[in-house]
Amino acid sequence: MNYKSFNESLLSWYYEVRRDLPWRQTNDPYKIWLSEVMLQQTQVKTVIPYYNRFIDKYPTLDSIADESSENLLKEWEGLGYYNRIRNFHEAVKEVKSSYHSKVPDNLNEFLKLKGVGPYIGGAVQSIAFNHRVAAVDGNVLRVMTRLTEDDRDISKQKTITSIKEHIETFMPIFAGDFNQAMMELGATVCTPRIPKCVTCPVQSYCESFKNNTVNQYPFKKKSKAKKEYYYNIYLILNDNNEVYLYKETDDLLQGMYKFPKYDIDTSIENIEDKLNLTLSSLTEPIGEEKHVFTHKVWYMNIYVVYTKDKNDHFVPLSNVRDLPMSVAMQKVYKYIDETI
DNA sequence: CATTCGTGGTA
DNA sequence: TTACCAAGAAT
Repeated sequence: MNYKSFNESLLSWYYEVRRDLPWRQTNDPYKIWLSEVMLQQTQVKTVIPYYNRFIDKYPTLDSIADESSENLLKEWEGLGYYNRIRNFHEAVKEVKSSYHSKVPDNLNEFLKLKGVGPYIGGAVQSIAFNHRVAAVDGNVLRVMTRLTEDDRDISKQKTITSIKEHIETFMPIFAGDFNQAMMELGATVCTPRIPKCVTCPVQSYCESFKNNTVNQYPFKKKSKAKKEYYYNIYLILNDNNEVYLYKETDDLLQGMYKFPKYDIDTSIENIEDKLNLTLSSLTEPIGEEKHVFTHKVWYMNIYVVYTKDKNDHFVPLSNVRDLPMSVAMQKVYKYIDETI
């Protein structure tokens, strides 16, 4: 393959059609980095409002480094993969204290930071500093495996590393534009289903198009079935118009607030002991909710119970919205708005 | 290396 | 409804 003319075809297409995304309006490495953290496993359309809110509220690296982790988690609420913001917060604090608030423009230094892996490393170093490093995401894997009829399993790290090294043998000096062009091609033309090969700017270089095997790529081994979990969720109200909440520290959704959540075979007496509360007798659940995660499913029965007790776990109903809560718990909380 | 981490959208 | 996917990283 003539990579020189491939690069020219790809880049001239990109300069003509590229979308005007918010993070393309800046050269600030901090902002580009933040956008890449938000974009992992998350669609552009979902990220845009979060990115704009963050930049509005935290315009500089120092401003986000100085914010509390709980406020950041609240801003991240609904975006998912909450460890991303925890790691990013740690990383920017490290940049502030050890790098004079300047994002390292050295790949190996940058990769030492929390939450910075091969993709974000390549993306930020190429886009912000124009270093010649590949940024290999799901789009790029799809484009490359189709271009070269690569049968390897793209869920394996070895395959990703190999493709990254291959790209770095031919990518041009316009590294940031090249990486974004590859991703843009995957996102808008070389799409997972019904790719637009007819209008593809690099169709003439594509082995799978030539052999009519595009739909065989990329190959990925099938994911395991999701495990199912059955819980009772308790909305515990006292006579101060307060509801019981706790901050998760061990399980899924760390740092987020949850209503008491127990396996369905846990007795109400057992729960009273664990929470040190005296609860009203249990009636029928007021609702059921299903929440699907990447790798598990929660089935939740929602109960309302009352108590005369008060302690630090009780939050006024008017303040619950100020705390970070996952979408699963928001589904539960809506029963308070609707039925109480 | 395989598994674990959210959420919303689509066919 | 079910399965897969989206600018992946930590463990």
